[in-house]
Amino acid sequence: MRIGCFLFRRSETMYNHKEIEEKWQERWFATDAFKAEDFGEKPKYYSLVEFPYPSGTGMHVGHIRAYTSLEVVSRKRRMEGYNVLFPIGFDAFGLPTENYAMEKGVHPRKITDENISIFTGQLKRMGYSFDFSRLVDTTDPDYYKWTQWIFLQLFKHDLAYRSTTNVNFCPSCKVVLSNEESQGGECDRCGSTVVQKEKDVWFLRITRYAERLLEGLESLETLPRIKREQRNWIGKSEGAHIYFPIADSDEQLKVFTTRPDTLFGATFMVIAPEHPILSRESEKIENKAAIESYQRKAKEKTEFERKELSKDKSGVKVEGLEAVHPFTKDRIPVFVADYVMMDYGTGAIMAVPAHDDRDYAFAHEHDLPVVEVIKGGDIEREAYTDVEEGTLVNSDFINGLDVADAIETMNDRLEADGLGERAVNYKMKDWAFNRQRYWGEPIPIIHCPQCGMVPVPEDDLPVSLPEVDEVAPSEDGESPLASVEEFVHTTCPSCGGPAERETDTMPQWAGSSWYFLRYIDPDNDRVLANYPKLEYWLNVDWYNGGMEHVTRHVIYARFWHQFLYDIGVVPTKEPFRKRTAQGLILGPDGNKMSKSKGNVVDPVDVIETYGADTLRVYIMFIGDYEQSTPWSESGVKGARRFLDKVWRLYEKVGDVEDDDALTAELHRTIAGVDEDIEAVKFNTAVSKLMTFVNEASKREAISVSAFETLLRLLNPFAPHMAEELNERLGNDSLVFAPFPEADEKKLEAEKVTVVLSVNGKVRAKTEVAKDTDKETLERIALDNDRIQRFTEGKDIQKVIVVPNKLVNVVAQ
RNA sequence: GCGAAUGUGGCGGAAUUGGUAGACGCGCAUGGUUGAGGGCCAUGUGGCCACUUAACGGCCGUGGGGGUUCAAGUCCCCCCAUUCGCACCA
Repeated sequence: MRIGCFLFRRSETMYNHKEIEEKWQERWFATDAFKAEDFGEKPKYYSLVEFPYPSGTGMHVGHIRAYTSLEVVSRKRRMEGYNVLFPIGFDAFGLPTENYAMEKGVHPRKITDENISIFTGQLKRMGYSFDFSRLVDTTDPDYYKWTQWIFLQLFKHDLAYRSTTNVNFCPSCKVVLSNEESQGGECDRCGSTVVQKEKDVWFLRITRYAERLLEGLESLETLPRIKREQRNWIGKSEGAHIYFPIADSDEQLKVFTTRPDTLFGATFMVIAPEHPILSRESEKIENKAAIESYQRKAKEKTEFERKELSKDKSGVKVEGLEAVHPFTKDRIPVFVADYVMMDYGTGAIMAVPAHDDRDYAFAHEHDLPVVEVIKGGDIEREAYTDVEEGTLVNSDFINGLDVADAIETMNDRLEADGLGERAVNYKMKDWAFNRQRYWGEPIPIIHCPQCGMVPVPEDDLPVSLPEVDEVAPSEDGESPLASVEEFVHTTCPSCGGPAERETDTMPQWAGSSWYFLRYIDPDNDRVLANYPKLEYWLNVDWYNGGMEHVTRHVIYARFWHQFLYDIGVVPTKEPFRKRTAQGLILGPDGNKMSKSKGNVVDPVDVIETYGADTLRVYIMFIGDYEQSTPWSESGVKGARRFLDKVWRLYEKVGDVEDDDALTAELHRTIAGVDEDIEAVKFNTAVSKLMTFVNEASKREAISVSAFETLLRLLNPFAPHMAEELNERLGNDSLVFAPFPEADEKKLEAEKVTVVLSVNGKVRAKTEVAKDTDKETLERIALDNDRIQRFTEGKDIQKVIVVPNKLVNVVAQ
């Protein structure tokens, strides 16, 4: 766009964002202004944002929202006198890069390096105050050496194991997926239908930490919702294991139940189609063909079908197999049904149709008896599942008890008689820890025909990715590393004989599970991070990232951290003190941004046209930080107009005294901006700055000190402009300038507006001196013309006075 | 199905402990910037009615319905809608 010559004349006083932003970025980085000082004397503050995946398309506006928030906090903390660690890095292993590399025939290393360099440039153009000297890249051998080292420790502590199971396999991406990555039977990434495949895969025994992951949540400061999601994901439930002997056999069925109190209401058993007892007791089974056909059908059912048909309670009775009730010794039929899952609990349940909805539905479909053992509902109509009220009936030694007591009594009895025991079950499963792809950390294990699985000696780490030309995985889902002879063939570190390397690589979650520790000591080649440094910087004081990472990533990171604490590598039990999550930025059309919808906003364009400061102010102002909200181009202009206004306000700065009203406004602004930033209400913090600037702009002139204060408040949001104007006032850089503090005494003006109302309706407003007493206020109200008009002919019954706020006259 | 959150102008969104609803921004309108457009600046802007010589004024209004209270966006009960999370979890 051409700038008219009228504007050109004034150009030296115009706000030129490009010039100013380049100037200050250069100066900040030339002076290492944001370098965090190990063992600094100031109190430390560690603010962390989730490091990005360096994709080819670079930064998107979601990154801007996620990073600007803690950028604001970090800049504010420096001004408050903290030694701030605000680092950044790249989570660079992963499929997109690898797929792109295959497509273009370029090595992923090269692509990763290019993307990182583009991304870093973009981050710098935002003026973010990251300490770039601590940059971390998960694909750097000096980094993944320590990822592998942690894996070895897990292996040595029996927390990493190999097991053959059915896995979710995506035939298109040619990788094994976790349950979370294949929800609805579709691949998380490409949407292809996932198939089941039997494979030997690695697991991390995260379930062993389930209880501590739950406990550790207590100390985490975060939204209730985030805690709830983590708790839900761990899915703890308390109950009991109960053993049901199989009639005429040594076998028994072990079930998990949260309702041992209903044991006397168990009228049949249900086992999952995959339950091993079916093959163990196959001789007894009289209807093998029917069972096998049901098993086949269950296996063929996609996730989708299982969901859609979840109301149908299909199943087949196992003829010839009967369970024995542990107390009544009654014989109970056994059914196979796919509403019981092999991977939850024991894969077998005692069905209590009177008090469980699913069992109720199944019993009705298959004409099975329903025995009421808790009085209080109407089991003719539906299962009675309430646990608060109701008393046990038909239940021998627990008759007459309420549910809670009955559970306790039953559990005691089960344990005393050796028929079962109290048990805790978790929904969370062990962490499937593998990828059959090239671009990931090789798992540092050697398979020796003599010694079995042998860990690579720590001195030999890292196990580097071999240089290869071809990184495509094989059709059957074998890692591409398997075809690299010189990588696979090695010698056993234990016996010296020929052996083979593990060829699976780690999942992308690996490198991100500990990166925040590496920032603390990024170049250490002796340990993953120096212990005293960890002691100095941990915990992370504030960790911000995506809502979608609240369960997986955050739990994985907490798990590794807890483990590292156990083996004495880190000094704290939990890694994070506070966790926040930003809402999504939608496209201008209100839809999720996507290339296919053509509604993607490129932050770099915004920087070009309006400047980084404008983008920063806008993204903070756009709406409630935790809520998703659409992008608006005209909203960006509004942010720019605000900065232009600040720029023009500089012309009004002079040797004057501000009026009381403006001074009061300034101090309200200080207090408000401070509070709002801490409360994650960045949008109202910006609006308060706008209000002050509007107010100040109405004046002929404003004082130097008021303007300086404004610039300091603005600095975390729009540091380039703040620095520039501050310098023009003849001051030093704002990076460590003290953040303003509100003066309580000046907070409120001498006069306040008091609302006068009749029967709750505002009828007049009046200005009075602050803290005018009740009696005076009441008199003022009753003397008021307009109040008299509305009370005329009425009987004044009551006058309510709230000092400094309102007077309400109640008249009938 | 279960659980949670949210619902406020044309739009994004504000409103300590119940105490001026709609801050701030966008958009829009009018005027200015002495050609136009853009940009910028100023003023106005919840709806309806009245007034219109100008100021003033009235009623309604925070998803819907009830309730508590001098006073309700805010507290209580019922309902509706949207979004998110979990989803045969025994």
